[in-house]
Amino acid sequence: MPGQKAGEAERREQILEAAYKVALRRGVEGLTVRAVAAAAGLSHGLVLFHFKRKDQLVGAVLDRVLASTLSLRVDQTVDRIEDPAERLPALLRREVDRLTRSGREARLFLEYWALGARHPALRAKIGAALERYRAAFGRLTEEMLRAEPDRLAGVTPAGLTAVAVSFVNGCAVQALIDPERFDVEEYLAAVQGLLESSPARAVAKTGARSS
Amino acid sequence: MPGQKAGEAERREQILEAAYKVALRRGVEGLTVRAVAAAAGLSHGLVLFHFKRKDQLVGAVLDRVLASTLSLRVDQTVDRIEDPAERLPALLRREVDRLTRSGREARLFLEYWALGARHPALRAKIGAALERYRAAFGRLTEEMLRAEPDRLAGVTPAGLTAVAVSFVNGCAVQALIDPERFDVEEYLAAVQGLLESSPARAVAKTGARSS
DNA sequence: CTCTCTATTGGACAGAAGGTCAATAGGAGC
DNA sequence: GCTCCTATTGACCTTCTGTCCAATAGAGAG
Repeated sequence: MPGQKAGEAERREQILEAAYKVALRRGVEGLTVRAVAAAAGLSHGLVLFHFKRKDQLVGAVLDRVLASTLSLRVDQTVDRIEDPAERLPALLRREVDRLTRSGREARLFLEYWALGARHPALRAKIGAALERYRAAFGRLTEEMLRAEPDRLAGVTPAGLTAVAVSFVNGCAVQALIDPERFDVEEYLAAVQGLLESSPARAVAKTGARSS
Repeated sequence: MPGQKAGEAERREQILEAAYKVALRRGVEGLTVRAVAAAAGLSHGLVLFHFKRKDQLVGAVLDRVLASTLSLRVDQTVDRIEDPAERLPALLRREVDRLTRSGREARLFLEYWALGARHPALRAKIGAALERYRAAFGRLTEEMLRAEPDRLAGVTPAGLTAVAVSFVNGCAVQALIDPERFDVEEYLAAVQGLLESSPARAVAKTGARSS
């Protein structure tokens, strides 16, 4: 009764794709071997033939989740901004937009994060991705602090980076739990205000704009 | 074969207490009717006699979790600080300390938050608690913005409140996933720096201290 | 065409889960 | 002491899970 055969790589990819879809729709809780098999149009036995244990499947799906939610690619439109103190808020806005727009991915990401708190294997993956994410942010925060050493005295690049991650993270998480009461624009305005709070800066900026 | 009887209220309390302990140790996933019954030294049938469905038990435990993690009581030591711009960072520090110290509670809280993204009943509870939490913060942020209307122009109280919640939330969440790489003190310093970033403020503060 | 290898299937199994329910005993009221 | 109510128990059911595995068919090598 076996069906059509396929190469190792393609089958794995097919199963993973199905698993990712299932996880998006039904959550990690609904990510069962049988559900994945059904979504892929395969038998559940085959899923366990390619992924020896369920953990491996869950872990592989996490890789996808991290790639789509916790990977930072600094866009050209952001990178072209010359003022370091404006570049960071711009990037934050981009990230917040991205995450709040893709609610299902963010929701799944949060589920995995919670799961990671209990499962070391998952935690390690998330931790590694988080470090890469911070590193990508770190470039911008360092430049920003170097550009104005006197303002934000005592603030380290690592500290500011962690706060920036909190901005993104915290926004996505709050927007997830009560989408109607949470105003993203208001939130972003507050973030921007904090990052550019020096009166001198604000004046210079509005002056440049009005000219 | 029935055992000792007890009043409705006491039994419920006993079961809830056991359920909370189980959830802290084994997570929401491990919060099963039978595990709770075992922890309470009762039969699983009795647990379902007092909580008709498992959802009700899970919901009741959530109330405890929210009370212990997402409730803000502004301490006297914080409330006595006269400068509004110093009060907020002080409160943030307090909250961050509290959450990072009680890791198990924070972990459980995060699990529930993720669960809330899929279950409307839980989401409603978290949303309500979050609103109360924000309201308690809101008092301080309003005073802070009113004290210095020129600085942080365009920042609304609600926006700043949401950001403050992100500070706390984001810190706890990051500390949860990689406790060794995340430096809480560095993080708090960055937050404080952002909130007091005006050079005039910094000078005034150190001046006042040295005098 | 035949042989061999293995990807594939589907059945079987054990365990754990939530939920139901008849039987029973603890305890209050009389 | 008797009665009645109900809190309590434990057996039972169904469903769903991960995991194992014997049987089978697809496909490439010879």
